[in-house]
Amino acid sequence: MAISFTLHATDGAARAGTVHTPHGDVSTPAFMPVGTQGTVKGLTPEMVRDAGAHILLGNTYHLALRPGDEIVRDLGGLHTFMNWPRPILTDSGGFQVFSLAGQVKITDHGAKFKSHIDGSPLELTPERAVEIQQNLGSDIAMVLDECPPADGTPEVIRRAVTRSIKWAERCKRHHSRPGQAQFAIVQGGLNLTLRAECARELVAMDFPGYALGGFSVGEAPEAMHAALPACAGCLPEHKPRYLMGVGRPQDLLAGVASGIDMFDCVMPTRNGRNALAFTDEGPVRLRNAKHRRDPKPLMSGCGCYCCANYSRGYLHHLFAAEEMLGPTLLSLHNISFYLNLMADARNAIRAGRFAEFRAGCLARWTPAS
RNA sequence: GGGUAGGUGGCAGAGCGGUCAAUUGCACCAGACUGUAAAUCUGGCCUCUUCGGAGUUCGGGGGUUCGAAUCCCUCCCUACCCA
Repeated sequence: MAISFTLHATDGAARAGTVHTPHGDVSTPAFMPVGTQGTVKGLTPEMVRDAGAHILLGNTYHLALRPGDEIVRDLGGLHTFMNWPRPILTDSGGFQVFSLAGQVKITDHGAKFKSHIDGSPLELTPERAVEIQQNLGSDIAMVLDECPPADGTPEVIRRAVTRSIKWAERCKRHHSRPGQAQFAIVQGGLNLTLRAECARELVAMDFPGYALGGFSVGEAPEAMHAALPACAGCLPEHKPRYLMGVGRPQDLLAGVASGIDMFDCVMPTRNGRNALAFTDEGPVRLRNAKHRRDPKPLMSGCGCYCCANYSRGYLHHLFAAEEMLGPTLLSLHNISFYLNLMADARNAIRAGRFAEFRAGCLARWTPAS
């Protein structure tokens, strides 16, 4: 078994556990910073590690295009290549079917991409997606799926489910790398019947972990929150459950409350680069003029390097001057915030007071004014 | 003293009789960002507005014209050149 999952405690539907991988353990609920192109943008691996990350994401589509999965393999695999000795999960490129929809032709055979870099063709079949991820050498590989937009017609959602199931089967059959686990991805949009059906088929194939895909693709956050408990409930209790691409801090807590174990999202790093910080008082936009003369740290009580050493006024200045340290410091703070949130959630679950913890967070984050 | 070129919204800089409340960039203000084509993008930026418009603007003053940032006169100011 490439990975295993230990469940330590439950609190309602919420779970605290550990995912064991060849590159180390991951405490869950876990947030996984996104390092699409072999780097968490703006941060060194040491900074990401010190912020408390146990596991990172990499991306099949992006790394296959550049530098190429064989180059990564020949340079020692993704862990060595990017100097991250801890666990790595690679996404399959399924999300790019959604985000780069304009340059993708999708058939039952696979997804034909027109490279966003130079226009050259890249065909991602389930088999190719597996090969790429085996070359990258991630601890957890995702099956190739079709991720339809939230406003997709019932036919489109249905087709994505059917296709994702077939592709999962092909991925499983093609997978051969020892030490690498493969997670399946449940689609179905907001249709709970489809979700259940998709989950049932995939669970029958006995993957070591399961993901919920196709969320946060344009639907109202509340609609996702409402669908999560039932969707998570369709997944095996003794295997990790991963909600892909989610989300805001409140979305993570909704996921945890629903029984999700793993999350990833570009939000802390992208928003950090764009001057938005997540704090105990809710989001703070450091570009706003009101911070110009503020000597206070971004978030009092936060132990991250940014909050320990710099004022809001300084951060405001960095963004006004377009200095690269600004995006770096806010990215660092934001992933620290996310990772601390997950650590606090784990403690709350073990203490049997997760609902209380969640309610307290939501109350704090909502602007008082 | 003579000559030349100019004075346009916070700045730079278009416009050179009507389609100009005035292109564009910067600055400024606010917003967005959810398995990263994003250190990106969007909106606002004279005043008031029932968001349909209304009222005052292009150095000052005066004029020509149905109509002027755009033409004429005059004054003030700036830069450069010559004395």
